[in-house]
Amino acid sequence: MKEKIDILIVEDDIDLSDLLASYLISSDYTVDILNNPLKVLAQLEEKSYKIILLDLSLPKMDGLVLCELIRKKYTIPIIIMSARDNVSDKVLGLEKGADDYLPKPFDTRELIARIQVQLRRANNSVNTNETFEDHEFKCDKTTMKICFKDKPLDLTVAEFGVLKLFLLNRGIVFSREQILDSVDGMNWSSGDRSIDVIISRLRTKLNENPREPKYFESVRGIGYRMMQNE
Amino acid sequence: MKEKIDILIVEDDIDLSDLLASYLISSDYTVDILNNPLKVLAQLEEKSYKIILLDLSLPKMDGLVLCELIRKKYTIPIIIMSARDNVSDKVLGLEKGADDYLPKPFDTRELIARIQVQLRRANNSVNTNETFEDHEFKCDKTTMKICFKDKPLDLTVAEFGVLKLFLLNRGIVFSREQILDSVDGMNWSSGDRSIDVIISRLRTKLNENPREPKYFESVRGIGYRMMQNE
DNA sequence: TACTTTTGTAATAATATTGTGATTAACTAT
DNA sequence: ATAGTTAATCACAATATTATTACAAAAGTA
Repeated sequence: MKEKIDILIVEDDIDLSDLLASYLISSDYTVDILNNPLKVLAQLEEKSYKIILLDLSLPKMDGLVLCELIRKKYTIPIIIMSARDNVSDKVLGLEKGADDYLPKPFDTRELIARIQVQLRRANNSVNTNETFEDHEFKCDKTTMKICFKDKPLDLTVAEFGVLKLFLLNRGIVFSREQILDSVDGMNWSSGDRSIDVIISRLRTKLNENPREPKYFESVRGIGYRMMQNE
Repeated sequence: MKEKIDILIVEDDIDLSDLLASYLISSDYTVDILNNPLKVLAQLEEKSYKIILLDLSLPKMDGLVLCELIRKKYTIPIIIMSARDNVSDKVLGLEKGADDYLPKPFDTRELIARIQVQLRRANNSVNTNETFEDHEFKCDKTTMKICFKDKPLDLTVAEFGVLKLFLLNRGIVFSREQILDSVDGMNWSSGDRSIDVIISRLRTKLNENPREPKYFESVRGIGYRMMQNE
């Protein structure tokens, strides 16, 4: 079973986005459509897309600004689709982090081809982005390693996933169910107690005494939170 | 002193290529120009460029064929510049391995911007350099040989490709799919397990015991990583 | 074509990780 | 203080993944 490829369309013109979406779906992609720039940023936190198709004329925020904001946080390929077809717009768009700039109107076959170029490239690219660092922890997704006090931790996938989740969301309480759902390498149907075990194993590796936790705080009846020590 | 970026222009029209070259040189690139497709392939063996600007109308060989040949052997970014401006040509070009397709005539500012996009991406990309050397390994692409502890290893193409990929990208975790995609000499459609077999064979040739790996570390559920021993 | 080499597949043996259940410790509320 | 509830830990079982082997298929050569 081949996994479908998720595309996010950011487009104000509903007719156009619907048309586009149905075309992409028939080419075996899965598609979400948004027209609100602020929602785009929220949505990118929620779900990970393989590529973004970005129209420049949006309500509330200029498409270029959005493009720049996305690029600051993510390496996801962005293709700008815009009616603005002069050189300086193109140059600007590409400089703001877009990977391609396709003037409207375009032939959908060309769009598909350009999408495929981006996917081909992305497949061979090292995602330097999802890396995280603070005083004690250094987490790099490409190497799948987390360093703790400058020493690499020897973690299993499940442990890596849980620690990463907490590092990237310090202070937030996660229920055991949420953890199970959002961590790769954990069986979604496992019992709640398995989380406790993972946490316990992580605590051992971090030399943490659960009675005076520095990192993982258990939230009785709910789950765990990673403490924010500065 | 910042190193200049080498660009190869493949273009039949001397006036145009000269104009382009002078513009690029003034933007601080270094440029070589060729118009003979066969010489291009030879030249790529000689010198490593950061990007190729490829015109499609060439003597002796169709530009698309050349594009395909280059792509089979190299991952270098290719931008097609062509007077053929219909959708099917574009699609074909992109499918044959080009990374961008810029219809003539174009504004040089746009070309520069698109070149920069390609360079930006190439920077985040899997390292595919030709030669590599450290204490234990010495890799030379032209002879397709890798020496290990000063003795040449006897490797097959697939083994060579995998070992080279890992040597040039130490510490980075590659999924089996990524390996399959980015190694020449491996069938893209092979099953995941074929990677395991290659790794196993490499380990034998490096006298590695998988239980205490010095080189290839398996990352459970994902793929492999080559360890960074100093 | 026939021969050689390489690559991929499938089976199974070896191994590591993860989950479970029991037990003990800690906490909460009455 | 005590009963009841929840968390922590341990050891082991269940599960999933990797390693290896032998063989078949494919590719390359003479």
